Amino acid sequence: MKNELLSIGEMAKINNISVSTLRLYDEIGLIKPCYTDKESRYRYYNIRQNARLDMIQYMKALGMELKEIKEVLESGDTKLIESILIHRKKQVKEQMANLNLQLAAISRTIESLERYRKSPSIGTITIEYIPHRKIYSMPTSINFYDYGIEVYENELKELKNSLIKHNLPQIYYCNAGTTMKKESFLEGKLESDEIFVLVDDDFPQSDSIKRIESGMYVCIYLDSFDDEKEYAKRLLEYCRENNYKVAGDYICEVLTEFSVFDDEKRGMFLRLQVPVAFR
Amino acid sequence: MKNELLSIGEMAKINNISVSTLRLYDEIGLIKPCYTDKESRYRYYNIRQNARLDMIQYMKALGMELKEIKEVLESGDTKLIESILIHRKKQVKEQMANLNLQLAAISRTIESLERYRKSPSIGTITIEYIPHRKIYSMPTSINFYDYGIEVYENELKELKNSLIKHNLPQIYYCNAGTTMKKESFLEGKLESDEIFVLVDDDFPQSDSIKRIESGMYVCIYLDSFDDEKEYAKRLLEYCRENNYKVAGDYICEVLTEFSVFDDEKRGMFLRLQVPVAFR
DNA sequence: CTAAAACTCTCATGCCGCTTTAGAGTTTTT
DNA sequence: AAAAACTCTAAAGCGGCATGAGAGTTTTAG
Repeated sequence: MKNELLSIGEMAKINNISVSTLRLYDEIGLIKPCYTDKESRYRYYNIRQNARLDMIQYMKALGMELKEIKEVLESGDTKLIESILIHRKKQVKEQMANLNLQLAAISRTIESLERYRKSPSIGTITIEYIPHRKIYSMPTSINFYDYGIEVYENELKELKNSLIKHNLPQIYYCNAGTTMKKESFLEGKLESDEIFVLVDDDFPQSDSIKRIESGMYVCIYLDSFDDEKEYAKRLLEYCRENNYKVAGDYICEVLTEFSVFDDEKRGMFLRLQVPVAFR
Repeated sequence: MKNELLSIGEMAKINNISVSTLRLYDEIGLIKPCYTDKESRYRYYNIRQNARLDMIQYMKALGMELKEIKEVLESGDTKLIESILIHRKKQVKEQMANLNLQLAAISRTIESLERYRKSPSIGTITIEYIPHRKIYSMPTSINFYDYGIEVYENELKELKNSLIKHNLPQIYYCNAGTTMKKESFLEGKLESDEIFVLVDDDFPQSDSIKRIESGMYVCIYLDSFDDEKEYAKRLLEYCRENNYKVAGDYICEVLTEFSVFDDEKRGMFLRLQVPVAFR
């Protein structure tokens, strides 16, 4: 505290930094105390060293790595800082884009959970207006209804990997689904047509992107793929009984997958749906 | 590749994940292979386990920690996910705000470097229009011109710490400066009045925030605080010779500090300036 | 059926920018 | 002179993997 020298603690305090950080910086040679007692090995700093420490903290705040900072300070080359910063700028922009996606995904998920808690009980039939949706889809290569869940899993994987292959933003689907042609549905068959994931409205356009029109849908809720056949049948019966005219393809939509806690089973909350026309 | 079981490599491939990550997940109990050969210790997975792995990757993509994911999967509590996500949402928003600040700082710095490279040589006198600026300032507690650079360093530290104390976004100033009353300047004295850092236009308003009006300034460039006295004198003489009427307080502005590579000295690029009126 | 290729195992180490802890020594204050 | 406050070194820990060594196992090719 005397004359000119600052102990490591004092230096740390006035610079809002921790003592151990200062020691680390000494060790890696970022900033060395101007004097080190040879016997006690105590470090002593000079207040003029704040200039350098400021620079370090400033560059750190710009997201530079300690290694880079060291290089810059050693080389004294402003071109070097500039090239690092230009690169860093790109990085930051990417990070922001990712965070934006993440934020959207988090919000969707929270909503999805809310919906899950308030959703009707299994077997409930509703008639609801569903706004338009955008999907990223692929035709199913085989009718997975004829096989087990394994085939469905495979198709889903392929869909996901196609997203990755095409360098598209990953959706991290909690909202996947499958479609089936209206005709198959009306005949009481189960013939898968397409598998899809829901995407945001601003998802980049491509051949695999389709729009599902808004409209009134007759829906039935269930919680396992295993019951799809039975519930699809009930849905069809309901439409017939009430003379609803099926106006488009059948959709099996995963509303939420957050019941996946069981080790192996995709415990889901599903909504089977067909668009209906009231002439 | 036979019947049902997938080797770790196959599982990794279809899930776009690395083998070592799968091993890690096994170790920490996030997802265990459905069968482990007791002799060879080879891990084998079932494609149905994709459901769980999807959930894991999904939650990871939302920014959750592996520990949190594990808790969620073990508890099966959707409320838990929700509370984690709500917390995470706040985090992400903060991160984005920080990245925005960072991006702005990076851009400012790149500009500053550009300016540095194209700046006039030492001693050049210019008459330039300077747009309005916003500063966060504090009166200097003593006239640091009477003392050495140490006192200036101290004042600067206090200014910085006052930013931190008031929980204001840190500027990480590369643009600090000091002001002096017009009267002192005209008398040829050096009497510090305020010390400041430049802030963005959208910096939160407070008592310490002031606006420096735009206008024509007579400026002189230099690269060391040590020369301030001499160059300030030249500036004054120049104004007198040309009959420029000094219209406001004197400012000593640090344009860039990127010449700080020397261990101790604040090697700067400075611009002394006084606003002038052309009646 | 054998040899080679491809895969998998465990265990250890490294990354980044610190923080934390333990145990010993030094300075400052009372 | 004792007590309090500080500082030292050295090592380990964090998170989420990646990488590598050296040994063993499974699949493929001939």
